[in-house]
Amino acid sequence: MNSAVANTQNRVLDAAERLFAEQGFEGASIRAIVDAANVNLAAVHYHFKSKEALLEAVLLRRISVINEARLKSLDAAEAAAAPNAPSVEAVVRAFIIPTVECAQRDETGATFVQLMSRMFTEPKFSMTDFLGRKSGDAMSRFTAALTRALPQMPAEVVMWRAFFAIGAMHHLLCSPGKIDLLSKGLRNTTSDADMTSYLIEFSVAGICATTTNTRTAEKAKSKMVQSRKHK
Amino acid sequence: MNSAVANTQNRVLDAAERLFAEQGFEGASIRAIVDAANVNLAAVHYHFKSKEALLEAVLLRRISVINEARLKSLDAAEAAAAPNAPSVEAVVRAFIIPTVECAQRDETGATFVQLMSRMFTEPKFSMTDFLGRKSGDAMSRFTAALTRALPQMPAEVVMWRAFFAIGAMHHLLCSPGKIDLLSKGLRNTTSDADMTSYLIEFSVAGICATTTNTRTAEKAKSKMVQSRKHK
DNA sequence: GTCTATAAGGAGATAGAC
DNA sequence: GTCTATCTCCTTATAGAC
Repeated sequence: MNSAVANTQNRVLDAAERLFAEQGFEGASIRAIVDAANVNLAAVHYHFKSKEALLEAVLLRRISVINEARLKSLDAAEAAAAPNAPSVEAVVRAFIIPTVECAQRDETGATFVQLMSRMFTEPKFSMTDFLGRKSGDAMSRFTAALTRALPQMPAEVVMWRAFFAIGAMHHLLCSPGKIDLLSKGLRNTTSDADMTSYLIEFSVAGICATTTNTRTAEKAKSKMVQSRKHK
Repeated sequence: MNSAVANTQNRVLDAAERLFAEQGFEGASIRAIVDAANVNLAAVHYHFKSKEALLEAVLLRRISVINEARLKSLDAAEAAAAPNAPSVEAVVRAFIIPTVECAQRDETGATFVQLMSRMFTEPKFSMTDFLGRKSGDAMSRFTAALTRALPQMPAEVVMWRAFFAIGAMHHLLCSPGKIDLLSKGLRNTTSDADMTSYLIEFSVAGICATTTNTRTAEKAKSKMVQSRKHK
């Protein structure tokens, strides 16, 4: 087999992953990437066609691994809870832990997750579209599981809360040292395991919050009335 | 007075605000900004010295307004609750609402908040450093208020939860349409007022979560023991 | 598959006329 | 304060030799 090809491609992917994460899509030039990868400038266009296609290749290489781990964990939670629905915490853990573990496993993993978080806000690239194309099915599994775990909660509220939890996760994983805004050095004194616990605690409590808001409560009430009618 | 000067400066600031938000710092060129502002290329360097200084000027123009509103609201909450500490919800509302209101007031406000959220993950610019320099005092007021509202909670846990809440807020405000990842069109069917309620509900519940985690509970316990010793 | 060479254009910054 | 002109450097992308 032509291992030289795979080597060149992987060296480019590794370098692009790091530089896109560190400097952003616009900030990292193809020239910087080929320098870091020790390959020729033209190799990128030969193997990946364009800079944006290279970015998608970088993302695709690892995102499928994370989604597989998420779904495997969700499958296990659903099997363990059967015939009932798994708890919100079980669903949240199944979603969050594979990402956080990837970020905490080694520097490469941290870099990749940082890149993912960054790309959510990156100009000229729609991470939403990308994930919809590549992870749409996994996302549907999780929103369905959350909705089942919270039968009295309006689906709209469930979606927004899941959305907020994802925001909290990406805020944590996107930029090391950002917590220093609140308290200098806090990140350095909190272990990875504690950070993960804090994130899960926060997310589960936020998702399960009792609806004190009038609008939310009204929607929950009308949903209960509807579900009673259907019985 | 030389209103022509102010006009040029403000036209540049307006155009830069929009283009930085839409295309990012790297993605928006000075040339595109001067075209949109209908001013000369050299005007930017004359008035703002460099591209990065222009970005800081754009951020500074509005961030002080938001922080003033935040602190005014926090002052009012503290006065109303005196001599007790204001509730977590009051503190969270004082922090979140001025930002969300800015984002929902008009398109300019939305653009600016989008820019702020974006800059948290922007390469080659440390929003953390910037806010530390420009909003450090306001941040300290809020972390102190939260710590007072949650006397049994370890300060470390309070900080992390506040951090997560900020992440949820920025995830919401940074990129219109991102929610569509979870449910197509959800953003379009949820009113701004409902989104704000959902965000505050989620954040307050997350911050106030009972500590089920072993480590967190241990830290809370040792803090309670310490506070008893001090009495 | 990999390389050199080059096309074709855009970037930030500045000097100096007006 | 505003303009033109320009310096210097970098960008993505591709054609064609090897």
